[in-house]
Amino acid sequence: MSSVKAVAKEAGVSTATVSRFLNTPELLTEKTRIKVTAAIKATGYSMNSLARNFRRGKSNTIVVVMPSIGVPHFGSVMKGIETVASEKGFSIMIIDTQFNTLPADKMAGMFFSNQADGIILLGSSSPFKHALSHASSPEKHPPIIVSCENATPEIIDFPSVRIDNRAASIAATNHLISLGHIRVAFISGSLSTGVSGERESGYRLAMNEHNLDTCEDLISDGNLTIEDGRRLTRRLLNQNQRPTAILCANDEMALGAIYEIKNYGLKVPEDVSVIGFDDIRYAEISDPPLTTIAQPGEEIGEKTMYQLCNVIEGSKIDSTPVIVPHQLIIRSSTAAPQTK
Amino acid sequence: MSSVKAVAKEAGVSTATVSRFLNTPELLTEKTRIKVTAAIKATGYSMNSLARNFRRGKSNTIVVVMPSIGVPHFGSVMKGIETVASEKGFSIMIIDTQFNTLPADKMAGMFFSNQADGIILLGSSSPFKHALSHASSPEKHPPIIVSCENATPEIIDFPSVRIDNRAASIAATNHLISLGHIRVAFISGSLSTGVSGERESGYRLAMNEHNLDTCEDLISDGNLTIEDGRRLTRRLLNQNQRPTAILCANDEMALGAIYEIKNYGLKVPEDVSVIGFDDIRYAEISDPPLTTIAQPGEEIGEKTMYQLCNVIEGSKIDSTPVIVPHQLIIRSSTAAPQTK
DNA sequence: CTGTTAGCGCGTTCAA
DNA sequence: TTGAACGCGCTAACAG
Repeated sequence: MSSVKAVAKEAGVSTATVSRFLNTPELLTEKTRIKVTAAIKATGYSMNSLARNFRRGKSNTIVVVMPSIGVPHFGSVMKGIETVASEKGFSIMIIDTQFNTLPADKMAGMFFSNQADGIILLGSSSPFKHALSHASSPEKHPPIIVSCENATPEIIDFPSVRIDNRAASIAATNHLISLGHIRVAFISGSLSTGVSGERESGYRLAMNEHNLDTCEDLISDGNLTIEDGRRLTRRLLNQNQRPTAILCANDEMALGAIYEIKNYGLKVPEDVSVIGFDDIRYAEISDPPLTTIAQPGEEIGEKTMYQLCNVIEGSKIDSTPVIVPHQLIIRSSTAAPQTK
Repeated sequence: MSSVKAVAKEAGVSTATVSRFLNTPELLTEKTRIKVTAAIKATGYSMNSLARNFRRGKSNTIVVVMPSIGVPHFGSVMKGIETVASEKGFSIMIIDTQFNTLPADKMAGMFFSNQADGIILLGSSSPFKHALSHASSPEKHPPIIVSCENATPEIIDFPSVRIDNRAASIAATNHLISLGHIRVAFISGSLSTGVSGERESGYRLAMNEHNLDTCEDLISDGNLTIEDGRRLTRRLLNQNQRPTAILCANDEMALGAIYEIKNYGLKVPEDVSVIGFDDIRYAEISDPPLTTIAQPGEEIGEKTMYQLCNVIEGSKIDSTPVIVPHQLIIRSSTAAPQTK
């Protein structure tokens, strides 16, 4: 309620002095500092950050756009983002796109109205196709960093932090091939776009490399959810020639796949091997424990936020992606195919 | 960049008219509206919401304080919160307390500086003990609603939305007892506080009701994480007299428990029954599928946000908790104890 | 229905 | 080292 003016009056100084006390106390006399300190306490003053943000022209807030809260992998990344954000004094505003069902216009406004000093696109891209073209001048939006997402055309110019999804997918596929699998299926989130597209591409590359078939029966498309993992797996199992291994675009799908395979009366990994992506915390305690590609989530989050801070502070950053290392974690959901 | 002033000049009207166009267009002539629309397009105008928020004295932002992003159950609740928030024009700022490791002072500032129009404490409470007492006058913070958390002393005066945790826990415990279990263990997140405390209390009540033992060996304390579910379960299994059933304070702990029991060479539910809380999406695909208490997460989120809106709009709301229904979902992780 | 005027609370000149 | 004065962009109050 009380403002600098009230504090100034109480302390018998000018508002400018109070302002300086708040921002650059080292410029004040010890004596004035004491007076102002007392006055602040006496009046119960607390900053109106609305006014400060307005005056400074920045919000000290960064916006994270993500497909869904409650996804374990993004939880790890957020932890890293938050660590750095809090260190640098930024608050975090989250926009949950509910797996991209949120209309783009809803967001467009906020990005062009000083509400955010920076934006992180966490596993997201599409919301911006519209928003960016909607703006008259492209200079107007705050800095944007892409995290955990591969370059699709609309975001290719932004700096990004991620693993090498194609290489990771090749490693995963090769692991299955080296175990002796011939019929390897791939189930994916939205094919041919972003992360899933890269992972699919890696899968195809590795399969072709070994002259293995990648006919359309083996490749299917869904969302990165348990539900779709289950649905696509059921379809796979009902085919004439079942795959002996399934590579899933993330762990949630893989966990759904394992459930359906067992439910179908088959065994993992004896009848069908399953491999996922992300190494979420549920992967290790799955039955059988899930073989997967681990990503350093927190590290990705931290690097993303550091990148963003750099851009906000004015550094020019080229848009070459920052690649962090992935790691194939071999557990028990993969094994050599059963010889019939 | 361009402001209402520029638009006003371009359109040949006053800034007030531009402002009205933005906020109450129905008060304007069709003709003026057209002129202003054109001018806005011509100048590439976009609102400075920092200025608007400042002028209006509100941020149109609500803050959600939660223990961790990436927890499935809170994800559901957030979905409900977001639905209503977006409908009402609020942005959401999230503070992740990393399971309460975040120092309270870090947050205190923002709650007393107009940065938030309202606050939701989602499964959280403690951060405020300090923050509230720290403020000179208790009137100064924005409205607060508690979601998914039982009244601990420091937050008992705030309105809240949740299930009846004690009744739910009684239902879960009775389910085990009716199956014939005598030695039922309870593993918990931070005992004797909030949700876990209520759940423990329900457990004790049900056990006592049936004259069953609840000695200290059977009750253990941890965080609501997979890790602690595993750790506490291992301890339980190594006791002389093993429990035949374990009631866990949430599903993550329960999933960890199941893993450890199987890992120990025992079977679920034949040797040990396990029951959880929340019905997160991983519960259904667990092996065996997890018996649990389901909470209507989205509904809780929606009701919480509606409550908050009401308070923000000035309604007096009493602090009687809004109780939403829970439901015992019986799957396959519970069964009668094996007769030896 | 529209224009004029004033000021939200702060940070930043410029002088003293 | 401190104070006086101004203005950020917007909206509210009051006239017209």
